[in-house]
Amino acid sequence: MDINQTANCACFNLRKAARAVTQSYDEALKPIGLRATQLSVLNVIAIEGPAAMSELAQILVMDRTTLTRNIKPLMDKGYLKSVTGEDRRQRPIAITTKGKNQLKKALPYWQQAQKNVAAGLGMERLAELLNNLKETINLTYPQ
Amino acid sequence: MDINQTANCACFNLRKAARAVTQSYDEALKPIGLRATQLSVLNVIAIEGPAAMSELAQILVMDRTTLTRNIKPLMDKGYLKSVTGEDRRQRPIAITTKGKNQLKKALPYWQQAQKNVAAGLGMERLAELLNNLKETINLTYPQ
DNA sequence: TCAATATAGGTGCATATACACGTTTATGAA
DNA sequence: TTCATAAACGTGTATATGCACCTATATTGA
Repeated sequence: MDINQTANCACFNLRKAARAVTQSYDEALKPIGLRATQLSVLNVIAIEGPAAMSELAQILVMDRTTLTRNIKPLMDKGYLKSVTGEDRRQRPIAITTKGKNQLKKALPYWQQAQKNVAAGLGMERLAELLNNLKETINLTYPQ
Repeated sequence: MDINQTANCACFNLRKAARAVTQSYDEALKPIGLRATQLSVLNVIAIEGPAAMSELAQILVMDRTTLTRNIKPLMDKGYLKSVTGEDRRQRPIAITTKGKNQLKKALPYWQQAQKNVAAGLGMERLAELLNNLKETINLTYPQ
């Protein structure tokens, strides 16, 4: 593999694969009215929250201001809420009961999407891909 | 690796890695005023063009309407132009001389970004990642 | 021939992404 | 204490993404 061939651009191929897989997950999640990104955000806040915006953004490897916009539709639907913290500069975000229920409802649809990828790639290859992705993420954003 | 752990979501990890790597490439491409996506689009059209929107979109694994918007800033800068084809429904896109020059100028910056990832992951791992990404893309969008 | 259908493409809308910049609150040094 | 600095967050702007819907042109069958 010639690394200098533009067809082997890491960024281009990552973005292409992200587009393709996101389509697949979005399709699978359609019945419950959540996008793939929204499910990710909801899930992280369910596990880590209530937590400050900046902290959540770091966990999500997402710009702080991107998270602000991504949280909005989830607030509007009542899945997330803003709570008060010690530091009055912070606007910690927490999941609501409605959000938890929605997450529970979404799980089987997510599992189906995940199973589809696993079936296509094979378990071994999927595990390899996930390891390489995590390694890639840690390159730029070492936790 | 437990595939049912939400932390192992293929979509979430792909998007996270895409965000991280795009940041790195965008930073490297800053001196020439191109974003990573713009360079990809410009490059594909340089190689495949002049070609119809739908054909380019398929190659890029990108929605046709997304490509329409992505082409706009490149048209505005004079790197791409609309040409006429046999079929009057088509609006084939071609690269301009200015676009070709910009692409040539961009190459070393792209190479540096690519080298950074290769240095971090190691050549073997990068090749493995690229193979897995291409396999993943072909799952959903078999060419 | 010509009307039905299919294909190519654009636009409105909503979300996703991040940089630059401004505001509010906390911290720390004089 | 008080003022400079730092930290947390939101908003404006531009690009990135794709679905729903529309228009224009080509194709096809009666």
